Amino acid sequence: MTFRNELSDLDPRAREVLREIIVQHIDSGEPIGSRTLAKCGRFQLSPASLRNVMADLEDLGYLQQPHTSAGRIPTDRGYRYFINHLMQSRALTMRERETIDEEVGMVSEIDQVLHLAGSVISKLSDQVGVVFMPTLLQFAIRSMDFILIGEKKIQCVIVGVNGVVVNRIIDTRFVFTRDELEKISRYITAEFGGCTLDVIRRRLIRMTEQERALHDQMMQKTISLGIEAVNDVAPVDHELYVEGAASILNKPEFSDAASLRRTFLALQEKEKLVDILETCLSEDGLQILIGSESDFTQVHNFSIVARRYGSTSAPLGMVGIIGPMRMEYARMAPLVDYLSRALSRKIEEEQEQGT
Amino acid sequence: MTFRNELSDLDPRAREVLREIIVQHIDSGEPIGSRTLAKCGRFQLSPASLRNVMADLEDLGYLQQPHTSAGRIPTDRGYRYFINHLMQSRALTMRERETIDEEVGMVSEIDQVLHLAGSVISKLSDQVGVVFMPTLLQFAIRSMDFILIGEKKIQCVIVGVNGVVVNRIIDTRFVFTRDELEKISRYITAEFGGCTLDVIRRRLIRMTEQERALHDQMMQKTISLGIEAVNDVAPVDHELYVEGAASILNKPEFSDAASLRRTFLALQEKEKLVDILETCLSEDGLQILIGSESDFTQVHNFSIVARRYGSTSAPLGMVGIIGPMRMEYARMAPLVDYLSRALSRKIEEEQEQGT
DNA sequence: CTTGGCACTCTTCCTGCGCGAGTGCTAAAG
DNA sequence: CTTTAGCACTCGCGCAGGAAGAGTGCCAAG
Repeated sequence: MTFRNELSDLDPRAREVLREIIVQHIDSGEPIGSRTLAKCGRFQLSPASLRNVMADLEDLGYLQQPHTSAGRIPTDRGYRYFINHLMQSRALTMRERETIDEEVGMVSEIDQVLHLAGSVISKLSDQVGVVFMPTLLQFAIRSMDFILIGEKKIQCVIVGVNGVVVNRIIDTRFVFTRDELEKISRYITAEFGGCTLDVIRRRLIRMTEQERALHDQMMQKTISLGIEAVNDVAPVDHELYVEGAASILNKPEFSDAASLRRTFLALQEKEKLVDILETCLSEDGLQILIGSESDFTQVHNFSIVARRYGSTSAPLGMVGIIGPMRMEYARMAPLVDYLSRALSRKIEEEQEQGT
Repeated sequence: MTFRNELSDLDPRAREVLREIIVQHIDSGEPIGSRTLAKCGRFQLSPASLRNVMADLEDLGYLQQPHTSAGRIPTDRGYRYFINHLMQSRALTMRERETIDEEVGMVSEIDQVLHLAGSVISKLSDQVGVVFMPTLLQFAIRSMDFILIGEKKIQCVIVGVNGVVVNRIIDTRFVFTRDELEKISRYITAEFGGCTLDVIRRRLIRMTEQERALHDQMMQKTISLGIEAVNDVAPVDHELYVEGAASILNKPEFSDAASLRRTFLALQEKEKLVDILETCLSEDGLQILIGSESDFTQVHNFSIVARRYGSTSAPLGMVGIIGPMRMEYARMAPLVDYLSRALSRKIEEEQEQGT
């Protein structure tokens, strides 16, 4: 089936009809019939005329009928047209902005920031919140501190140039004293501040091959600890936070037990989701994936609204929501947009603050 | 309705019948009828005789009928009798032990340990895992370190005498240098090692009233930072981890959408759960709460199997599972038991290691 | 191009009915 | 006194059938 160019093939009236159907369907979840549409008062047309328009829209692939005697619901393509050409984003309320700002500003540890970001977007959107952070290997550090936890247990606190904090506890080969750790912290921070973890690892490994390292015992311990720290961070090549999965409980499209189950299980299979978000990472700006537009969304009639966050120079990850195709895109879009900007802003602020 | 003493009122045959009904019902989830029971071969009795026994057990409150023409299912009281007198705990498999030991041994940061504990018990039991940690105010510390994160942002790393690590990032009033923070860390660790956070706070506050503190600028900053750190930990007066809520998806008792929804919502309301676990905290040994035996479980026909963890001298919290009343207690009990012991063991090990 | 009318389709909801499972009771047998 | 077979009874479940309602497509007239 081929369709003609989207923009040329819809006269203004058809566009309005499409918009109204989608808006109403998003609101009610029910298929929209010609009578309902006529009654809304926005068209000076009889149901019969609207039926003609609707039939055209169906032929063009923007609408579909669940069954013969039902009204119409939008197709993926219908939603896509709506988002590209018909939707008017609703401005955020003051309260929404404040909530986002508060939650994002509350903590600095990266795990917690992302966790909170996911849960706040979930709460505000009443959808499933999702936050993705790819590998930390490209993570440029500002400082690296080592703290004595136990005899052979050291906590490594890495602060990124973007102010983000990563904590990892490592089991070490050697025993370290508090003094040694302070020295090592200073040395590594001074020597490697500004480098990415990947670079640090490579440089540390190269250092082990140099002669000096073999003789200076302190140097040896430093390098050993540094490598252990970096290696311990790197294996986690990405993190995915899925928050507020319970929000799908309210959605009528998942009202039966079977689809509830399928949906929950789908959200647990994180690999597919990671794939999608990873590919999105290369693009700037708000991204919306509808139903068949991605592997993950097509199976379950999901949509994803997501946006990259992080400084423009160094994008950090993706943040967004997952919900049924029938979601309030006009509200979701600015929400996700604002959260991603809030995250980015926070990161840049902390960056400035540190320098 | 009054019941006679539990032990005296059941002859051996009735006990066997009760056991068999509960075992079969736990296995199948269906009400058990006299025919089914007769066919299992463990009784040399006709269905009619079994019916008599079952009628007696129903009169005594151990069984009930969902409706007239159905078989019998156990009541709360029936499960209670089963657990107290009839159940034979199944030993853990090697694999189960290994899994628990691995997961528990993997990390040291308390948030992560508890998180992993909850998720491992959820996975092994196929129920909802729950881990509770009450206020940290009674948390005796081994060391407290401060690390520079940003200009007015300090990460505080507190290590408990039990080896547990707590990280908190605090926004400070003053600007600190790396040198200062090292000194402060040493001072506070030396001065307050072994004290609980509560004691530390009180002593710090008392110090602010002393003259010396007012004049010595370094001292002033130290106290200020210490108080901020302690206050920042204390507000979190408890943590509750609920892991693997998706496990209820498989349970036939929650197969319809409505009860699925109710159950998920119940699990999100954490206050009630906290109440229960808090009261359990005073008791040693494995605890099993069935249906009507607690506020939380009675509404949804849940059961809770939980046990205290932490060193015997200083109990730390509760760990356990939540599931439908119809659960394999014989397997759940040793699982929870082992996990709680593993957690406690780990905590004691780290305690030794540090001293 | 719009509109009213009409026949048609399809889902949904309700109802009634038969089936099967399981019970309790009774009377006879051990 | 206990056990057992027989029997009538109850109740939930699934299924077929029918009525109601919603919505469509098409056609002919305005």
